[in-house]
Amino acid sequence: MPLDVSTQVKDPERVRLRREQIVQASVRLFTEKGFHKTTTREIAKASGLSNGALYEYVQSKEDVLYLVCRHIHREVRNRLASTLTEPGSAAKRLRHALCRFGELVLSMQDEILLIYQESKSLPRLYLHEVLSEEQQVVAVFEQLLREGLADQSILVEEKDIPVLAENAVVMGQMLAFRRWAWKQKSTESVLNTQVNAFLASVHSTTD
Amino acid sequence: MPLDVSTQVKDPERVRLRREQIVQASVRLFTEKGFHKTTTREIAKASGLSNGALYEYVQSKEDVLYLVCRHIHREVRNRLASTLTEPGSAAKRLRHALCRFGELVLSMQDEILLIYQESKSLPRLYLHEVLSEEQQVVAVFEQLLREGLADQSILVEEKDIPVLAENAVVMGQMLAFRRWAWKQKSTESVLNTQVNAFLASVHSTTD
DNA sequence: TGATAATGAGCGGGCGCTCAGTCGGAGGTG
DNA sequence: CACCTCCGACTGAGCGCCCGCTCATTATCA
Repeated sequence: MPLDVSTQVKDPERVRLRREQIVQASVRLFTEKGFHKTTTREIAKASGLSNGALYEYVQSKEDVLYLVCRHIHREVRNRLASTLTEPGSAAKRLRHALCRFGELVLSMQDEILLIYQESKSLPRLYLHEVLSEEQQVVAVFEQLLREGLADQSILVEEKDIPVLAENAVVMGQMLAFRRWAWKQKSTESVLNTQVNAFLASVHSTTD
Repeated sequence: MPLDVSTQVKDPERVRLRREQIVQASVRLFTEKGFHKTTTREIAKASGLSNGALYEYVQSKEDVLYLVCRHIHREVRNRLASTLTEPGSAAKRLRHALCRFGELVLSMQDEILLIYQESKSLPRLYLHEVLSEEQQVVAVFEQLLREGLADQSILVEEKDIPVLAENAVVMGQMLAFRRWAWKQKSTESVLNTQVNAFLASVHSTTD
């Protein structure tokens, strides 16, 4: 249940359109310079709006950050959900989901990094919402792990599952926020290492 | 080779002392409100100095952030180094180092989080230095993994070691930067899960 | 008494945000 | 059709504030 961001403009379609411009421009600016060093004037200009018009669609600079985070999470969730329709054993599906999640992270490196670095600047309410959206991603892997436990294709203790699911997500996200550390390696080979490491950590039995 | 931060004050002992005050106060402030929302006036006041005096020991606000990061890394490195004197097989020493690193992270949660969230605000030169200090921590685990490979107490491919060492560090740091995700669990039990998960991921043979 | 350290009011500038005013077009009227 | 009215969207100069940093001045010592 995403939070509402209030606006002065009546036409909802126009709001959608303008906010799309705002988000698109802001992702670029925040990625390049960070949230704090980007001015609202820059946001307005890059969105093709005047200073005043920007504030017709948003009540504060933090609103913009929230719109950006929500947009990114929405895309992650949509793309992740589309990978869960595969058949096969839980371990197979887990591997598949890990690979896809990794590719997803790689193709959205800047955006993932952005959320990691800037979400702490969100007001409390917005922050909670963003974190709970993140937990929905974690929940996907929790679910897969539980199914693996059920069909015995992975071997872990039930009580460890929340932590292990978190590991799956973070190990994927590392492809974005630690990319500087292995610049000489190909990204696919790192992804492969990560997937295998995670599967080994849950004693998956299909390698 | 830590970078010099320039000062107007001649007496080195006095510089050391005052900067200790500055770092101590800043760690608290940055932890509570973040780097950007902390003003230099607050830093000066909390350090027991005047606005002007602060700038006798530092040339910019970013200098303060660098001093803070350097201080934290120094403590991490010192405490980690003191855990490496144990005897035994590589796998045993690896497990030991992971546990100690985890405890270290738990006891410095705020500081670790601080580096994660704020180091991106450092000027390029400082940032590189901080990142390379981080790599020294990673190098400790690389070393242990290589020794494990040599005495066959772990089973991985040489080419994966850099990535796996990075995993070890990040899985430890998760205790700090994902603490909100498992608030109901005891920290020791999470630590245990993490250590076991990592050892399994490198097929360690001493469990 | 001279060098060094500390003071704190204040400068310059930039920032988030506002608001009096303009524009344009949908709709009403004769 | 010409004309007028009205209202929602948009403009951009500018307000008020605060922040990083400085420097003329004062205090403190050897």
